[in-house]
Amino acid sequence: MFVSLGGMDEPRSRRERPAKEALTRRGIVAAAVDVMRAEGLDRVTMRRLAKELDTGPASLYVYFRNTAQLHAAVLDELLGAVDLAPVDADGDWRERLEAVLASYTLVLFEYPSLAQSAVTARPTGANYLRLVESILALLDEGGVPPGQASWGIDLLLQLATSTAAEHAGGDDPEAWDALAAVLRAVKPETYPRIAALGEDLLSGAGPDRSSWGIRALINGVLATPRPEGETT
Amino acid sequence: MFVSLGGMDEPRSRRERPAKEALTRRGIVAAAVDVMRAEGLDRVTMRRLAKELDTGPASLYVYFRNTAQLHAAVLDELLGAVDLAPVDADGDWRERLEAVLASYTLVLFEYPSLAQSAVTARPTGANYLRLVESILALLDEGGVPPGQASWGIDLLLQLATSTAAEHAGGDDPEAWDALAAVLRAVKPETYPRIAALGEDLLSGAGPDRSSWGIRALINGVLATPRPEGETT
DNA sequence: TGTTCGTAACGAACATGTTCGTTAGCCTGG
DNA sequence: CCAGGCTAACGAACATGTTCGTTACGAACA
Repeated sequence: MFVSLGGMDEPRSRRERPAKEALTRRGIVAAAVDVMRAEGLDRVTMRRLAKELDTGPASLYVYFRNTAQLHAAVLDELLGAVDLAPVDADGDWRERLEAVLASYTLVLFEYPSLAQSAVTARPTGANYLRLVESILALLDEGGVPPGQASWGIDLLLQLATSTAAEHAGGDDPEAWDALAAVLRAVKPETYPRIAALGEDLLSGAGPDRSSWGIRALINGVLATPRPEGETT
Repeated sequence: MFVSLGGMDEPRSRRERPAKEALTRRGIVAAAVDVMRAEGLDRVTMRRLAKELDTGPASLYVYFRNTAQLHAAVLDELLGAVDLAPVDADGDWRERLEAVLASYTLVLFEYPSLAQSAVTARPTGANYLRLVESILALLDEGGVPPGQASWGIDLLLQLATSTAAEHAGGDDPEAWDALAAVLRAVKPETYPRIAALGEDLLSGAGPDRSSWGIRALINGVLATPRPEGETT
């Protein structure tokens, strides 16, 4: 179930002899998820986890290179909650794809700080792979050419991830308010188009805006051929 | 030139009498850009800046709420380097839009850590607004309906930002290598589509992949009507 | 002029991520 | 069996972001 990180084998604990339970990546992630559920993601610190696992924070770096990598593993665990049922269901492939991506987005919206981290450090575990495989299946069913699907899958997940990550400052609503206030206060002589669009630029809170984005991107991926003679 | 942060006026320094120069947001950003250019973004710490400005790190919090806000201001300063000449040039509006977005992406690629920060804390200064205004002008010229442009502008900038942010772990190439290794090692029985696409999933380093993404999104924004009876 | 209020400046303290060096246990090879 | 090498475990130390409390200055008011 828990795949090894690419190229890196699971470190082998030596705490089997002492009275402490052996450390594992899986155990660390489980502790992180428990703490996160009980106290919130902000409380998932190396020190807090070390305390939970009866060790020192430095020990955790044997198993995870940094907090970003730990966050990626935690997120992969959480992706188990994404509803992939639409993949095998009947119906329009687009709607099912949208449903899967909406479910993914919903999971991420619960943990925007994880999403921000995931922009850089992607999950690499089974749940993530299962999600990728599922989306590829739907794109295939929809007749999306393989080359476009190869790059499109990245865009779709990236869009959802960054959409959720935008709310990472949700702890800090002033950041969003600042942009909103600036957009509202522009001088029409200097920024006529911003002024003309006005509130519409800020509209669409809730699922409407993000599902439109997903739809637009699906349409774009379907309609945009890959360049010929592209370099790799 | 330097607009006030929405709703927040520029704090007024009182260091005019003492032998130290008065602090300003603008001065702090300038110092940050100087340090970043000389020593790299990682060296732009509150302590480093305070030293440069002959003050204490805590003083900087009078002017910026946190490092994210400082990063946003720094990024806005850097956006002065985005080439907006295509906006007023002749030619196909799509190509010119792609050129502007490519230039924006290029700037961000130089500072991926700033891009990651920008996913959450957007710039709110004049350069950012100028960029938004420019892109809106091109979308308008291309006949993109206002409603679609309102939401599309966000997606376009978001895509470029997160694409650049993905390289924030560039300091840590192992993160990317890890995903690549995992994708290469999947069992075809478990993940047949990932296995089938293989290296193509990882291909497209350099501008090909990101410019295709931009093109796909432009096509999608153009082709996807906004929902009717949408909620706000 | 004196007083009051608001706040820029910033040190002290704290929380958190991370590195580096040391120790001890396990495995392998001779 | 013994010696050597590798590395899990983890404390000490350090870097960095941030908060909170104190001080001093300027503006406004009486």
